[in-house]
Amino acid sequence: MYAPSEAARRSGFSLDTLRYYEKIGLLSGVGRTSGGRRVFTDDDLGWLVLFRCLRDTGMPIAQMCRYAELAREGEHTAAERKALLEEHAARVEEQMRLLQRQYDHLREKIRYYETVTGPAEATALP
Amino acid sequence: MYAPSEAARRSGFSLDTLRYYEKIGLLSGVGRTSGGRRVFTDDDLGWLVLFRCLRDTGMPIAQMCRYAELAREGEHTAAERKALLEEHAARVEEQMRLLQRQYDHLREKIRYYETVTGPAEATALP
DNA sequence: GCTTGACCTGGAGCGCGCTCCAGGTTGAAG
DNA sequence: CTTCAACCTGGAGCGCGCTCCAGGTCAAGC
Repeated sequence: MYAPSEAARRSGFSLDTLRYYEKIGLLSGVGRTSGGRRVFTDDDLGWLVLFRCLRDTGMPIAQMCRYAELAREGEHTAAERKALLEEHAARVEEQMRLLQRQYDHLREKIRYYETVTGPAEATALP
Repeated sequence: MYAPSEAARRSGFSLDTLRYYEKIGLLSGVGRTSGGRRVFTDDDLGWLVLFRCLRDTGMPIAQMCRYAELAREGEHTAAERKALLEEHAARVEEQMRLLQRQYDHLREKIRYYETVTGPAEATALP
């Protein structure tokens, strides 16, 4: 059982983001105290950790909603959920390859500056 | 010398984006035909390739503008430009580490689905 | 009992990076 | 000479993912 601020701290999402996720139905069934305050369970935290993972890897919120919805529908959607994650993982792999490639370009550019940063340089560059 | 559509094709930016980059001063000194149409040189293309690299690695446009401005100021800013790229490269490294870590989580999640996707499954998951 | 800070809701607003549109011009091909 | 696709400009609009705000409620500590 975690207070909102604690849930925020542990998940790395802001309070506003937690409320937002609930509002759009991404996070559902979050409990309340008698006074109306949110109470996050370990289960909720598990979801938040997953969302953190998916967001950090660039999944759009709409797709996370789809996943969450499937999970709510029950176990018979497990295969579809798995497929969704696998497709995403493939996109992430592509993303990692691109990032690596462009990182290498960047490093080469920097290396180029190193050859040029003696006295008597000469270039207008990109 | 490239027509706008050719420059777009080669750089991977849309025509609108090329115009936008010029409008905000990121790309400057793009030539025109007598009739007012853009003409991109190999130099311009070089810039676009660099911008592609920086965008793909997540640099904000404001920072690319800063870089371009420095380059326009002349060779005496080379050290500062290099520093800018190095700081960016460091951020990219961090980004790659995070991406890798979350990708591993994702893979583990998928592997978990594999253990569960026999008959007689049992989980409400995240 | 009172204070104070964490929390609530509904809804507006924002920053980014484009993207689209209207209305007009250009220029190569037929 | 006509056509038509590619291009021009200025400016509005958009999709995303939050973030902020007003105005109020709750509850732990003194």
